Amino acid sequence: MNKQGKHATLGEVAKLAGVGTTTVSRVINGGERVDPKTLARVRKAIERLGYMPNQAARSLRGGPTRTIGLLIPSVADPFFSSCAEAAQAIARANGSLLIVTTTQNDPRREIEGVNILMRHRVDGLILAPASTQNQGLREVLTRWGVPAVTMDRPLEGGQISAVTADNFSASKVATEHLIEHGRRHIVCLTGEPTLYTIKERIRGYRAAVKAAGLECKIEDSIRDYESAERTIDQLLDSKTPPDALFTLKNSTTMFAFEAMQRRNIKIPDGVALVGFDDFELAATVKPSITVIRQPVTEIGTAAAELLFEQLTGTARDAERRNGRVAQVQVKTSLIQRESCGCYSTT
Amino acid sequence: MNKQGKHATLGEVAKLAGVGTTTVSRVINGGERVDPKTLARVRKAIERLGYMPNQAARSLRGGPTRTIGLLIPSVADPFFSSCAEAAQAIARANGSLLIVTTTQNDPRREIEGVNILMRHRVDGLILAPASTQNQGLREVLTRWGVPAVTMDRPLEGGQISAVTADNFSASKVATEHLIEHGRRHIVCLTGEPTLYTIKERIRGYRAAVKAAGLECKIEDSIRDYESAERTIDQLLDSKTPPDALFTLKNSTTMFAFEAMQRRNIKIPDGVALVGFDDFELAATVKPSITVIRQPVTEIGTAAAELLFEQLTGTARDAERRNGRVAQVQVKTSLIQRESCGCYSTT
DNA sequence: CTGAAAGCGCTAACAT
DNA sequence: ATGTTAGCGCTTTCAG
Repeated sequence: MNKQGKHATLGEVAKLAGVGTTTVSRVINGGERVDPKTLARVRKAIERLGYMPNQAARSLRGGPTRTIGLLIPSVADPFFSSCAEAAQAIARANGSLLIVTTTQNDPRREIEGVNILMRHRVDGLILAPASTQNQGLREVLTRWGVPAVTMDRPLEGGQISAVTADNFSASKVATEHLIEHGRRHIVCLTGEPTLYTIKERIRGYRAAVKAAGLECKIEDSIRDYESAERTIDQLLDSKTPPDALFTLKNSTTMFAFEAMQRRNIKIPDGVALVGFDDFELAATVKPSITVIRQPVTEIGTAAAELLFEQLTGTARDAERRNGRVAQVQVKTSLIQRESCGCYSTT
Repeated sequence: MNKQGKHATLGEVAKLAGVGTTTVSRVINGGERVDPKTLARVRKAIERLGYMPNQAARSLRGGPTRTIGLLIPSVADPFFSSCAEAAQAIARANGSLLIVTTTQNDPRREIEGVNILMRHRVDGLILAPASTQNQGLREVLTRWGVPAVTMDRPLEGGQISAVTADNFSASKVATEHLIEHGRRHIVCLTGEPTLYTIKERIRGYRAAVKAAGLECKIEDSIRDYESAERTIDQLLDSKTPPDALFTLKNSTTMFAFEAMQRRNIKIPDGVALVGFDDFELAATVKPSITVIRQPVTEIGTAAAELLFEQLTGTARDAERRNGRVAQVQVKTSLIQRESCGCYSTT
């Protein structure tokens, strides 16, 4: 055991063990082709010195940095933090560390993030682009030629693998479900309508509503509890008040739910509710909320695995895969609870 | 703009600009003492080549790696993910990247985590130790002599700054609040009683209950919804059924809440409820749940700031601070809602 | 089975 | 104001 502070080097270990640096290098890299006796001696020296290889030196030599970058809107968001947890696990299993950077869905910060990560020469990147069209992002990605996978949202044009949920069909199914319950005035409450996922979900809603010959009504004004109350009031005062709400993201679902609670609107008898994205208490609140659940862990896992396939794939593999980028779509499920009317007891 | 793949080097930039490497180095480090003309020329060359300094080379030279390690039980946990978000922001503001590693509260993984982070020569560490007594962790930390700050939970013995919440007094206040509401049989539902935070909270509960001459009852068997139902049933069937529950962590609060809902136990009229840790829907559920709120962001921010103070502090500063490690305690607040009886309308 | 030595990209003396 | 050079810790030919 070393004192404290300074790090022992390969050379010091070699000197202590009375061997050359090459031998020590061999030992820490598996110990092949080393005499058992020397091997033991070197191991002991490593132990005594508390030696730990310097990753910077290794990667300077040309080796991988054994780090991968994760570029997401926010770590505090439950969806992305769960993805991050999963990705972290896969990274660890592959002997790599995860560097996390947040973008706040700001395209400029995205590009800046990639650049910073590239100074550190991360081996690969997992990202959730704010926009599918971020030209600058595409450029910077191809300029560095770094293996990358997107998650939750694709990036158009670049040859980049993506893991997404089946937002469109899930939304369609959810809307159809409300229609089957006899709902005729289904209003769609979106979050930020600039995001790919939201757009897809709107498409799904549209498709279902149109197919049933009903009217589309999309409302994107909900930002918080207050605006939710205003919007709900407004909606209910209109000539054709909604008999169902379809919310496109977690927070919108909660805002709408609370606003309706405060207004003493009966769910589902007065207005039914289905939300995109499951959350902790969706099953606990009264009434429990019907939602579309995304396999969050699977998304993070799949993205990371896809990345490490690229990273460890041989040149041949890479060539074979060339141009045929993976587009994984994970399956969501409709979790039927009370708010859609399935278990109405009135 | 470079083609793709290979990274330009300082030397290449120097050649293209027709200057020496020193000059380029000066330019990328602020451009002091460089003739405006050459400066412009070098800048152009950097631009054309898409040059980005290689961090590995810099740190090999002895500079900082500009990375800090975050070692937490889980990223998926809302408490820690919020801390992580805050820490990430501070790191970025200080020009550093955040490497996130999870421990699952396993002491061995903790030590392993530190070691892995040290191969990468992180400049500092923010951690939430599983146990205050992890001797091995202390050893490894002092062996590497790496600046470190703990968060949420302290680490005894090591000279390590810590940011914690006032778990003890918050718990005491919450319990006293229930007592003021006339509750006499307050049962404390703990999470994992091995954690520092939980222990402190139990202490606070004990202190308040004893001071009022009441009886302590601590129950640590709640793991999920099922066990919550069993425990609640059991408690209510006992000779002296509780008239209040104090839950010591997020998930326990939710489990207990749901179990009571299912049993149709009136909250707060039958049994009052106060929980440690606020969460999204605590204000939305019926009845809304009274909780102790921790300033989560502040914890992450303070920990990261403390770390960067150590990192950037001059030697004198460090000396002056020596032995007088910072022990920041952030203030929680009791958020009074319905479940404690404050707004009872019966 | 083992060692000597070159060189990865960068910065900091030390010249000029 | 600018260039030359040594060397950070490691892996990897290339010889022995």
